[in-house]
Order: sequence, then C-alpha cells, then structure tokens
Amino acid sequence: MTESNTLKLLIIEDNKDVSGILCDFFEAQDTELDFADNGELGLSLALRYDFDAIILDVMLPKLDGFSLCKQLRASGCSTPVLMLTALDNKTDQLQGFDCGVDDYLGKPFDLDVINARIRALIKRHRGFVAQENLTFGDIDIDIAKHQVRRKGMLIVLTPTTYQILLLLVKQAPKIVKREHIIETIWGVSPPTNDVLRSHMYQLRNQLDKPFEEPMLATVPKIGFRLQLNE
Amino acid sequence: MTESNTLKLLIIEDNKDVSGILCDFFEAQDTELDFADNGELGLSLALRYDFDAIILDVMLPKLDGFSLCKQLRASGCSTPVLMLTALDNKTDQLQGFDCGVDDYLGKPFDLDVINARIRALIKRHRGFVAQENLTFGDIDIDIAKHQVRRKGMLIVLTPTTYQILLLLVKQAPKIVKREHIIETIWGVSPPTNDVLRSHMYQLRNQLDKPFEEPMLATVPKIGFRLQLNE
DNA sequence: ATGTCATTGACATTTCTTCGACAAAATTGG
DNA sequence: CCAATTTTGTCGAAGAAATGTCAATGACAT
Repeated sequence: MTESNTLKLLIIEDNKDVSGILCDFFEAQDTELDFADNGELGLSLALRYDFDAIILDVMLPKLDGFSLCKQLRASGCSTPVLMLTALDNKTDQLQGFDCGVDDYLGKPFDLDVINARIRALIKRHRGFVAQENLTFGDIDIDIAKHQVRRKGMLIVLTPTTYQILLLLVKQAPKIVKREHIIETIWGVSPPTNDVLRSHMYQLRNQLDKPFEEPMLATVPKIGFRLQLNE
Repeated sequence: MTESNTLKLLIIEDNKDVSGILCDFFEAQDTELDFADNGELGLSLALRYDFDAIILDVMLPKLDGFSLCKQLRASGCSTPVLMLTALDNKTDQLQGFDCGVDDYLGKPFDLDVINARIRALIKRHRGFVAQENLTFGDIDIDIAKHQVRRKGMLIVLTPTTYQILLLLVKQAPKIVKREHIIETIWGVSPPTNDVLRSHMYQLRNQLDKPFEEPMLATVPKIGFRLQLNE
C-alpha cells in the first residue's frame, strides 16, 4: 500500500554515459533497474515483464523510440513511458505524444526532475493521486472511514481484504495481477504458501455471497478483476 | 469512449493575456472552458465540477498554485493538473510535483505542446493509453478483461487457447508459424510431443464449433491463420 | 486469562494440460 | 492411379496445476 515499494524501471538507452548516470542515480534509491541498449530488446523486455515505468531514448539502434512506443501501445501495454532526448524540438515532442508517451524531456537531463516526473507518472498509473472515494458498479468505498458498501449495504472486511478490494476497484474492470497484489500487500516477503487465495475467498464471502451477481472474477494464471453484473 | 468527446477544462490564471490566448486556442477545438482568476475560486470550481483537466498557474491571488493543488488532492480530487509558470526553475518544478501536479511547463508557452500534454494526461487519467481491444472479423478480444467474443457471444477459453488466439488475431489474416506459437507459449522448452495440435483442436471447438463458418484454418506444414468467412 | 478475529497452512475440488492412440486426410513415389 | 508415408484431426483419460474451502493457529484487545 505504501509507495516505498521498490520501483521497477526499464531504461532503453544506447548511450552508456547516460544509462550509467541513470543507473547510479536510481540504484541509490529503492529501485530495481533493467537495461536495453537497442529498441528491439527494449520492446521485448517491456512486453515480457511488468515495469512500473520506462525511460526511453529516441534514437536507438534497430528500432527508434517513437516506433517502439507505438508498438508497445498497440500491443496493449500501458506502462508509463518517459521519453528522453538530446534533440529537444517541438516536432519531436509532439510526435512523441502522438506515439503514446506520457512525458517528454529534452536536453538538460536533470536527475531530480526525471525522478519527480517518473514518480508522478507511476502515481498516476497506479491510481494513487488522490484519496478519493471510490466507486465501481454497486460498490462504494469511503476511504476516510475504511467502509465498503455494496448496494448501500455495509460490507465488513478485514484489513487485508479491504486493501485487496481497494486495488481491484482502482483498476476495475481491468485485471489486477497476482504478483501486483502480493507485492502491494506483503512487499518482498512472499508468504510461504499461496495465502492470497484464502483472502480472495474471504473477500468473495463478504462481497459476493450476500448478492445475486458475483463481481469478483478470477482470471486463471493472471489475477483477478471486478466485473459489472449484466 | 472516443477522444472526440468535448473536453472540459478549467483554467486557473490571473493573467488576462495568457488566459485569452488559451481561450482562443482551445475554443477552436472541441473544448468547453471554465476560468478562475484567483486561487480560491479555482479550488472551489475544481472541487465542485468534474473537469477533464486543470491548467494551473503558480502565482495567483488569494491562493497560490502549489497550495491549491495540495488542497485539491487532499480533498480527494484526482483530476489531472498541468502547472504553468513564467518562472521556470527546478525548485518550483519539484515543488509542483510534490504537491501532486501531473505536469509542469515553463516559460515558452507553446500551445501545441500544452495541448498535446493535456491530452496525454487526460488519456492516462481515463485509462485509454493502450489499445485494449483487438478485432478480426466477428472476433473481438478485450485484452484488459481477457474476454473473447464472436458475433457478440462470449467464448470461454483456457489460458493457453486464449494466448494462441491472441497471437492469431494480432497477425490475422496472416499465417502464424507453428514454431512461433510454440516459442511464445512454452519458450525454450517445447514439450516433447506435439501438444499444439490438441490446443488447436480445443480452440476450434470453442471458437468455431458454435458457428456456421470456421475461421481457424490450417496451413499445412507451416502453421495456422484466421480467415474471414464469406 | 479469555474471547474475538485476522491470518495462515493444509486439504479438497475443479480445471487445464499433456499425452497417447487411432482416424482421416493429404502428400509422395512408383 | 494406387499404395505407402507423412501430416493433421479427434477424443478420452491421467497427471499436473490452479483454485476453492475451512478449521486451527496466533495475535491482539479486553
């Protein structure tokens, strides 16, 4: 739940100096880095693994940053992308946004700025911008009171199931991956057994059992998601 | 669902020149604007109405942009905020992100850039970053839900058959080679036997059997492809 | 010390994948 | 044109994996 989870970043950059600087800077923080020195490798890593954000150079061997980002989006990946470039001109910047990047930074590479912007993107992507009252379908969550209602009926949840539901509602109706839930709740201490299942069971009992239509759906091998009952 | 919905923007800016320019520019597009010339008014408008995004000046009468944004977030509003300022310095920028803004733009106010960035923020906020639907012929795949429909009818697939269909639809109507499917699904440990045939059989049962025209065609010795039925 | 309740680990159930055996079709070579 | 051989389709059943279920544990507050 805290933001102090280790961030996983992918840096796609062929200039060793730049990637070295980024590496030194981010490794001093609570960050796990992966590198790609060409576009093709970058794209396949981005699609294969689940990063919190991607720092992407424009000029790259094999596949340029614009095409890379476009393909990434076309493949259904919505990981935040911050585009870095030595050539800072308006045309390129607009082209970048057109290709689906989230932010674009030109020449004066200021690490603190990059850091602040990356974190803003991640916050936004994860839905942690503001603590607002969340709603999805029948479900209403009052963050301040830690209260959940469905069709106005109060649903009593344990702290863990509450956190899980929070995640699900923030992403709904999209899938929330198993690992994502585990990491959010237990950090880097995967409980010996697969405890998540039990909590999902509890959550189902509380959230779905009293009602006709189940909202909590399992997506085999991937995770869970909330769905509107039709 | 498309981006052609009229955008509703709130512009919080006391400089009439700047707000005039923004007004001229955005009104030429499909945009509905609201203005506030001081911080207090801006905050109350932002909280009362549901804007797609907010353009926020830093220096404002009554309540500065930083405090405004901080209060906005604290009040549970997660509307995207783009901060504009004449004074472009690093400290202010970092402070802006600290207060929960989504983007920060300094002096050379380029309208096209503002526009591109605002739209990127809105896309991100609404969750329309990546393409999340694939279509070929009757087949519709909702990637976020891992749901497949044909002629609107829900098709239930196993994780493996889903993955295979995903590949086929992405390439359709081109041929997808056997080895390509095998490599995508099993990586570098291809099962000893020819398991793929069983999965293709399953996929046929689920995808084609309920319908008149089969879409899944075998290309002997090469692989498989989806075809449009005529 | 006692009771409550969240959490967990062990167990049961369901579902998916694999594999084998055979049938049907296509390809090849005579 | 016909057999022999390869390739693909069909399906059931066993093993593996994922998921659902619940009672015992342990932490916390009373």
